[in-house]
Amino acid sequence: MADSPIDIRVIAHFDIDCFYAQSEVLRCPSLRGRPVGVTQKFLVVTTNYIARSLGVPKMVSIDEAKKVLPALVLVNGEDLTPYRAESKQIMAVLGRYGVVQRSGLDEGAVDITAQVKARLQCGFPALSFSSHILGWEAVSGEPGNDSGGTFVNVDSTKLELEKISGVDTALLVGSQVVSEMRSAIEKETGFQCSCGVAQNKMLAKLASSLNKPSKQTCLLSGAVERFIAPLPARKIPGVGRQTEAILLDLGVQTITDLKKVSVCQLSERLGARIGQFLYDACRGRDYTPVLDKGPPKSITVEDSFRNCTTLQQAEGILRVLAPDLIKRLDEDRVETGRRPKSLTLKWRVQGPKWNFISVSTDLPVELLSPSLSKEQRAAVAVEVASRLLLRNLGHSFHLVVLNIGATNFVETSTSDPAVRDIRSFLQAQGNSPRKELKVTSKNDARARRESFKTMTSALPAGPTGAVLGLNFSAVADSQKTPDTHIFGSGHVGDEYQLSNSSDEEDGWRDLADQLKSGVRASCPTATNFTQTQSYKDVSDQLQSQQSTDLLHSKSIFKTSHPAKLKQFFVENEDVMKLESPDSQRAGVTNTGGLHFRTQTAGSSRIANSIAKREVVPESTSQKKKRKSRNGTLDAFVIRK
DNA sequence: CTGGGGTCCT
DNA sequence: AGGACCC
Repeated sequence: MADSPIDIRVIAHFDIDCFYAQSEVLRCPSLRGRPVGVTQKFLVVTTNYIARSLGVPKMVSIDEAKKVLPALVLVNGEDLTPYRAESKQIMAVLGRYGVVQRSGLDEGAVDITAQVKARLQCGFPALSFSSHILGWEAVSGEPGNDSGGTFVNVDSTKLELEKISGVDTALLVGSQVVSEMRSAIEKETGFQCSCGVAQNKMLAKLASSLNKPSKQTCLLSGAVERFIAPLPARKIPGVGRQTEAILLDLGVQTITDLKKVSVCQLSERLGARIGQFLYDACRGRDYTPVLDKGPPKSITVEDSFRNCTTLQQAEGILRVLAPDLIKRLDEDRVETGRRPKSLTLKWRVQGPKWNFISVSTDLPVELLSPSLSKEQRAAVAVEVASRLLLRNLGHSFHLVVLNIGATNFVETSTSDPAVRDIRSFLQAQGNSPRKELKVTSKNDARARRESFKTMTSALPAGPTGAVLGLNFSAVADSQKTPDTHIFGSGHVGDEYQLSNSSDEEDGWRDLADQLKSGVRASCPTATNFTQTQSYKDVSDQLQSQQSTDLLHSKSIFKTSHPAKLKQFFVENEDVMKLESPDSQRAGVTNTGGLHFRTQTAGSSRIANSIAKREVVPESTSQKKKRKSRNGTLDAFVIRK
């Protein structure tokens, strides 16, 4: 059954050797050949293999390490930024060979089944790689070595092909693939790694730790049982201290012991899920697929310290952490387009209790607003976190760890990689939206809205920043339908069109249709939509939601859906940030999304600017009519 | 003299 | 919100 070709999987588990230490040596070549340790606070969190050979393991105190090896070179590794960047490079290489499931910065499983199958399509491929292989004797006729596997330089001539099962064939070819992957990683990133090749994630991981550093280990099917049998149950990934203690209580030390316990007994003590998991694991079974978990589900920054007993001290720490968090959230936004909805604060107090206390709250939108500086946004974070601390701890506390982060990421219009790709495409193409932009069914309101978002997302900031103010009231006058929405898009010197409709989404569709049908909009602006409604209502609503940008503008936006409008801004802030020096000179203000005029049309500078752009002020009579209705906005019409 | 992160489950 | 687990 498991040998049916359709069930065969080849999983490779990669583990970068002493990742932080290797990273430091790579970036500072003078460290090469010397014993190196990477420190965080008082701890040497990892050492390179030279240091290990001289008696310094990882996770020892600095004092201890120095005592054992005074020559140990210590590098501070508290800032993970370079490690994150290097990890990303490495994962990208792995990703070329199959789906990658990361775990931490330095590890990952890759499903290389497809690679293997492709190579087996034209018969048994030529092999040439070095590996430790468990179960070697069964495929070669040569004697085997049970402890760490037999080290062999494999070439096809050593194999007794007719003896080899389908699974083992696949694993051997997989080892060839892995050998090439390791070369690619080293060539492209400089990093050496160890790797395990087996039929599933768990076995691959166990195999990968068997031979280090810079070695690969293949676990053939015939060796699985005798390989895992003597291992302590604790070695099973997922069995930690607590589970181990419970198992010991059941008289279980090794995997062999574990095999003798029934699922029922295990489930009784550990719950059905863990019970079943252990039952499978000790038999070498792991059916879980290699899954790309995507971008992180939480982004946090933390620091530990000894002496934090006042709110002022805590704020001092937060002022260090907050800018880091903001920076990482900004990077995440660029990469993924999503935005976090929750802010979390975690801390640990001094004392025997080891655990964290955590609280979360709605993440203030200001934290992500592109119109606020990083410093302003960091200040908001400090403020919120500080209040959270005060509320939960009062004035008397003794913190030793403080962690602030963001979670509950939600997708936005820019989360779709296709959208971001189109945007890059357009930028590369010199701002020319063309047929590549797709418009979906006209009858599906949601699809149209998405389509609009796609369109506007794709619009790059252009050199002239042409702005077509959307003058709802002027055109509405001519239409004699005060509630009409008007949408437009265009560019200086380009053709432009206006459309109106009684529905916002229709308007979006119209814009999308225009772009699709080839209306040349080499630098279209974001458009806007409005509807007549009480200014005060909107103002109040926006104010209550602390939309400082919009209020600051002192201009009027009217919509029957203020919440919707707000939501649109919030979701599209980055898209709407289409702003250029010219647009400012033209008297156009960018308010977190809407381009509109704030000056009276009577200003000659503005008037000239408008005239040059073939955008002319509305007529005095139109203006009067409109002013009698709402009094403030200077509108202008766009004349073809 | 026990980092600075993460995941998932309950 | 906390706990167990992972690196």
